[in-house]
Amino acid sequence: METTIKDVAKYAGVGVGTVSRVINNEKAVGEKTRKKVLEAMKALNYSRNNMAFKLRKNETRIIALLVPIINHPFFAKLAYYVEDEAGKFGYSVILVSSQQRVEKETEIITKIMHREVDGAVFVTHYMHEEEDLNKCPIVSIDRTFGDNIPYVTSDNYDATKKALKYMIERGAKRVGFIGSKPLVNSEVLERERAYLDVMAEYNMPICMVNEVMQHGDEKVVVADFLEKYADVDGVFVSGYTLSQVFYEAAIKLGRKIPDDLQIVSYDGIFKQWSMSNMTSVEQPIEEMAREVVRLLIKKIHNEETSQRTVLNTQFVLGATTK
Amino acid sequence: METTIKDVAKYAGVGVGTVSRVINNEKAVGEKTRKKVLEAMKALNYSRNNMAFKLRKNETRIIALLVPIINHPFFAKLAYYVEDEAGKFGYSVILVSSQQRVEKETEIITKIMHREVDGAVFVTHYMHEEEDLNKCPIVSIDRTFGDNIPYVTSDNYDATKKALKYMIERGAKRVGFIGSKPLVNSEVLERERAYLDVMAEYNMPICMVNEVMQHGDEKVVVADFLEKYADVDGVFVSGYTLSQVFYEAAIKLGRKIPDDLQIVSYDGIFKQWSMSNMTSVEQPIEEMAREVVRLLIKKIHNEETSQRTVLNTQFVLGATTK
DNA sequence: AATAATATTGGAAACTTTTCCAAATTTATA
DNA sequence: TATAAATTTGGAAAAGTTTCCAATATTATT
Repeated sequence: METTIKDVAKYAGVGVGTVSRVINNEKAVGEKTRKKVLEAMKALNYSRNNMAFKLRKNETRIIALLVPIINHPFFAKLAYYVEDEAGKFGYSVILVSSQQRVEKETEIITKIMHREVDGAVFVTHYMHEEEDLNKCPIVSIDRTFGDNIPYVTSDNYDATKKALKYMIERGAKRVGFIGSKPLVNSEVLERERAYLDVMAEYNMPICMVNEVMQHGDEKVVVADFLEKYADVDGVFVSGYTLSQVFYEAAIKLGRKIPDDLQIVSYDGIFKQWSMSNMTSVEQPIEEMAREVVRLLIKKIHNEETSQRTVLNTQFVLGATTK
Repeated sequence: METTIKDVAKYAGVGVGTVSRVINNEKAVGEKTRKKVLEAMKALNYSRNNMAFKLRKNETRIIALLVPIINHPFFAKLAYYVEDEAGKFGYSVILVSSQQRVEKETEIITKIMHREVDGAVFVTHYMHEEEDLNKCPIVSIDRTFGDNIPYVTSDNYDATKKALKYMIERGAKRVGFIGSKPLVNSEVLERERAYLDVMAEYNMPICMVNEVMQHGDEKVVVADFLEKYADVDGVFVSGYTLSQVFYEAAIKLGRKIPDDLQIVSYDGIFKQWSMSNMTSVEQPIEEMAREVVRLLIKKIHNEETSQRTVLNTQFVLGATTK
């Protein structure tokens, strides 16, 4: 049906090996033959069947990207740069939104085992058994696995500490923490640890809501927090969605920001997408994305990689702190 | 290296054909043999090499999704549902952000020709030559091609008309239009047409900025508009980013919204991304995504499809109109 | 001009699967 | 029990590449 390398070979009057060499332009082919072959290719409108190519080479040059949900500023931005960086190395990216369903993770592992993709980036996930994971080229963001899965993260602990102290130095007397607890071992937990440490250091009471939650629960959680700790005058909010919901709710309750209540969020700012002007810890999403792709490609080629990469955040001042 | 169907056959003491039949569980295989084979598969930890499978079947079960940029509420939401719907049919989705580079489009066409993907969804694009397009299973959103590319769109003309009249009925005397002109034949142009028609109908002056622009130009374009047409008391803003930027700029200029200036946007509302509460025409993104995937899969299987599918928008009242 | 060294070429084998045909086995029928 | 019919099975062929080895052609060296 479609023209194959054989057709080209016949048309050009050469062997298939020669045609292959021309396609992959290897040097060892005479000038006149090369020309003949190129002409034949053009004449027959040949294009290589990459399924056969991949089978022969045993590589797909595709990686999978697993995010909880693509329709979210953080993950969309991450996906953008993952795709861009992967492209630089000749890899395509298959997108998978896990929607908190663990099957999606096993699905990807199966895809790797079945040679449908060469490897995967797991941004967050819920799987507990890890036997299969170790056999596959997988890298991660924020999640801390066993020893075999390299990951990239940001300086959660330091950044949170700095954020909290910033509010305290500007007069906050009762400082709260609101977040969504990860289901698995994640560097995001460092934010909670930092909070507890700072409260201890300043001898302040713990005002924290940090439970495992579903996407969509934000309003309830925030209302809960604001009722329970109505008297806080400084809050650290972990994550974009929570920060947006929290801000809105606080305003609605008549809290004056920042005079009456200061807010610092982690990931609270995405200039391009919202008009919010929140003081925020900003993660180096682009660098995290590019680095995680580079790690994965190294892993695919069985090269050595560092196990943990920590990148610096930026503390961005906005209108929600004094 | 890896265990193949041959190894399994040898281990189970049967022929490769039989193993294949078991894997794809066809009925014509005896109960005892089936059991033997399944045991062998488990014992050898066999998993099928899907590259070989795809080569043999001549289908990849992958589709490409080309968006201008994934890091944008509209396209991210679309991608989310495209992935979900494709998954229902057993297809994976390769994500490509074109970033307004025409090469990305030809790249995808090449991928189709090279049998790396079975087809593609083009959300918007810039390509002018269409010869190759017609040979490939491609569907589109909003873009109107020749006769061979089915597409899905929303009722741009009606929705815009309705939005404009809504403001006029509530007292707007001087109504403007601000948008980003598509580079190619797109249903988005219907918004401009609706504006011109309504202005003619009400005998109002044209206050319009609607030029081809780059991502990032929004601030300049908005400033331009607000200077040129400082006296408008109603504006239709086309697209999410523009609407956010416009709102912010108008507030900064001290315009009172909606008393002094009403705003209706097309696509101005994405709850998950921003807290803005704008009166807006909301596109049925989920349905558009699902429909476009269904169209593509039909095209891949050479089934008949309708050329143009128009879905209804919703007019959502917010705080930016009286 | 003869030989050695190098460059180019052809084509079989391999990659792993599905599919098809013929052969072998089982079951049903008389 | 013999035959017909139906079911199950084995294995070669095909899908379209790349790669390797041996063979041929070219160029350099004496």
